Amino acid sequence: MRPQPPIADLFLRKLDSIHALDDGDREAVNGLPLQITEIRADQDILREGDRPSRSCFLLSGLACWSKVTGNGKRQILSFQIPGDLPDMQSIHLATLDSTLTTLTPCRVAFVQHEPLRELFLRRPNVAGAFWRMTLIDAAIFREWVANVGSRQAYHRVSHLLCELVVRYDAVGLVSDYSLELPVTQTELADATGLSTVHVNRTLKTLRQQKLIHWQDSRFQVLDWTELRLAGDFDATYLHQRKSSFQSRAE
Amino acid sequence: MRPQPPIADLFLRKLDSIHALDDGDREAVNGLPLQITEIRADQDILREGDRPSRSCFLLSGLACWSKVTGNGKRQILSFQIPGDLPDMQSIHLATLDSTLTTLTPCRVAFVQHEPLRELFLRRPNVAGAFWRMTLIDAAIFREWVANVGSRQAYHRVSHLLCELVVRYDAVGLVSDYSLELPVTQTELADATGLSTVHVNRTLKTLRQQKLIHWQDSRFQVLDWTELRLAGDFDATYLHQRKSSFQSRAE
DNA sequence: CATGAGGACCAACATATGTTTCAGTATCTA
DNA sequence: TAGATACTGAAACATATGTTGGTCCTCATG
Repeated sequence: MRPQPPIADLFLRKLDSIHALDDGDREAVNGLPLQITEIRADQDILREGDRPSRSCFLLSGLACWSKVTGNGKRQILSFQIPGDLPDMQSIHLATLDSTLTTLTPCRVAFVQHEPLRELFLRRPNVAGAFWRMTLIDAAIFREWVANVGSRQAYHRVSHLLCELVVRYDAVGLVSDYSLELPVTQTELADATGLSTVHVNRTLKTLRQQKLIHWQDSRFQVLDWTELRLAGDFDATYLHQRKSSFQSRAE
Repeated sequence: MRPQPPIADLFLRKLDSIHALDDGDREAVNGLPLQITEIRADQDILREGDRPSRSCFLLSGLACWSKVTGNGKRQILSFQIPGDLPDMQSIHLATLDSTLTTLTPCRVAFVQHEPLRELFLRRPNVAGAFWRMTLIDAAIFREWVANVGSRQAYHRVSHLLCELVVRYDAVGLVSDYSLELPVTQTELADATGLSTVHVNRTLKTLRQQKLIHWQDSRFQVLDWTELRLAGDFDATYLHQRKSSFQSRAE
């Protein structure tokens, strides 16, 4: 038995990295009643059109938000990695406008909206922290609009890879520029708005140029400086309070 | 002298359309000290990298958020129309990750962060309303990722036009499917990630198919049903409480 | 009145990316 | 062990969209 259960631990570490909390805040967050569930890979956690009465928190595994457009193409809107709080939005927006799907087996903690709302009333500072998280999500969406809308395939794919590395690093899941990245080329294609074939071509180039090494879901950056350049990547938009990777400000 | 100055009027109407407010909330919002400014067309209101100490509110005119990527292309991330609160994000994210520019002359109201923060502490319900607005912004960004990432030019442009019509309608600026839309084809191109030439081709088609009429910044939808179909458009993601245009839910 | 700038429009051509198709491997399961 | 399935890899070809370089307006502004 630990003094602090590991769930709340990751939760708090993440929140704290986003927004300074005092002890009272921490304790209040710790008191939230969580319901922990294991979910298999390729399952929808939440579907477009749902009206959830709880939010969720990703403890482990990889998930993504997506939409399917009229032509049947699936667009991945963002990846959710451990420590993320995928659907805070549902506390203020009744109807979900996209679908949250697991890409690998996931451990998910659910929190009912009610205790959450109550917490926000009691602890405006905690509410601020959660608000800030949703604003960072929005910043990431903005960057994705720019990425998908105005970068060519090579730069676009590189950019996405940079983002994933920096975000995984922020939760301590990168060591020696290497991480577990269980993303298929099809998923990369859906996220970048490219075809799988073209993603494959692009990765081939990145491999040949010795910028990355990627085998069996083990992903390694061989040349961060060059990959960052290739991705036209500046981490400012992730609004991290501290990062081992360079960014212009904050 | 009116009992309620027109600024706060638009402000409140917008907030109210987003989230129910009581009289106390309304009065508190009304008490916010605003600084009103006229800004010429094609001026940056806020620049990427800025660390503003106030938020702003668009009273009239058209503005847009944009980023410039490494290849020099400008990507428009969203259009801001009268009634919008473009940069609520700056209250929680110190450094701006994109640039807000006027596309036409604009009337802008600035509010210092301090009184705003104070208001949020006193009136959690108002904070909730503002939070909800930023979540709707995020929902729009998500839809743009999908639009730019997975729709072909014809559908993409149509979708954007649908969004603009519905949003302008929500603030009462559409009558008889017709509105003032001072957007150039270059700006449309920057927003959709297409070239101006291709936007021009696409508009030509839409005109020939008698879906739209567009002349001298007067834009009219001739066939809403068909335009909506062409744009693969479902207004759910705008999360409006009521709308004269169809959407699946809410 | 002349001039220049910006915007809409268009044709011809160039190319980044999509589509189709197939092969090789690993993994899982019956 | 066989068979199905998923993923990577790649060649050949197709096409949506970009680029270049114009014309013709309109509207400021000297």
